[in-house]
Amino acid sequence: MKKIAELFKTLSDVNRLRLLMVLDRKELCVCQLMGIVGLSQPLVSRNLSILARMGFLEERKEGKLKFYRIKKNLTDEKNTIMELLRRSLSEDDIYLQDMEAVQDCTEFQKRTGRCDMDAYKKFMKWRMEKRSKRDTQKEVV
Amino acid sequence: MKKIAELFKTLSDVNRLRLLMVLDRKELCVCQLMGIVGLSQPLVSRNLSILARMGFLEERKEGKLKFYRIKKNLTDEKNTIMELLRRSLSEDDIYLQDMEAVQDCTEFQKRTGRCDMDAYKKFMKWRMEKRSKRDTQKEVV
DNA sequence: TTAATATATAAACATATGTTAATATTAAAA
DNA sequence: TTTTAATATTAACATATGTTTATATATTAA
Repeated sequence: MKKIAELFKTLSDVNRLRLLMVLDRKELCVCQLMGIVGLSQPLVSRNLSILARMGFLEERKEGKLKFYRIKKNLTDEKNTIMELLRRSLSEDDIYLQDMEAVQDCTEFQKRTGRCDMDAYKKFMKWRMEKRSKRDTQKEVV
Repeated sequence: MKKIAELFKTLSDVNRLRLLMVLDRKELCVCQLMGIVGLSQPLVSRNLSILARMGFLEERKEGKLKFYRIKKNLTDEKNTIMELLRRSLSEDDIYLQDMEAVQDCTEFQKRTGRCDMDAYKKFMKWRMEKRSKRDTQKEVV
């Protein structure tokens, strides 16, 4: 009983849910995740390790970078939850924003060929500009 | 996103999970629930209202007693979670103990014809004795 | 080996949460 | 109406949690 309660507790934080769903879309490293969800490095790191410890993620090291992704053989329980999340969030604002950011991140990396902290600071800045541009357009309309 | 996080938070407490699963078996009033899960009255009351506020329970008043049960038309989301819980807990120690207590409670009520605080204090005492008897038997075996 | 960089961990803090003890509310019985 | 009993709510407290800042670890490059 305690185990399931803890499973739910793991999923009771918006930042962790965001990371989980972003990784459900694509394997990513910490600095990419920082750029996508816009959270500090320690916060991303901490929440990733909580998700990993709970058995949702697996980790892979590649040089200095550490990649995370959804574990291949999730338990039935966790698979059910993932399906529930995909269904429930399919029209969620934050979720859709994050999915767009994953897309942008992939393109940004293809274009710049870089994957490091500095590149992702630039990526975040670029995204902010992109978003504010869209918002002012909306205001005009 | 925040909504689902809060849904999970609601389920991240063992006492709430116990109450939810007990009520999944049978509609019960607060004093019966106290006897079954062995928690204080304010604690039972509080957790019931949290579950009700989140949309898991519906309430019904009958004289001084207040009965709670699982809401009839749960959302798909919540139904999925209930099914998950039933599956995941089917062999859980605490869950099985609680289910036995529900059974005992029903019998106790049939036998005594009473449903009030005093009766349930006696019920709890009786259950404690029953359990300690069983435990000493196990030791002998 | 040293310097630089990506990630993890620790310390410190504020906030949130669960729990108990005390009190309020509500409905029935006297 | 007054009293009793069931449930709800509040206040107070301890613990847990999320967040930031600072620091440690580990890997690559110089």
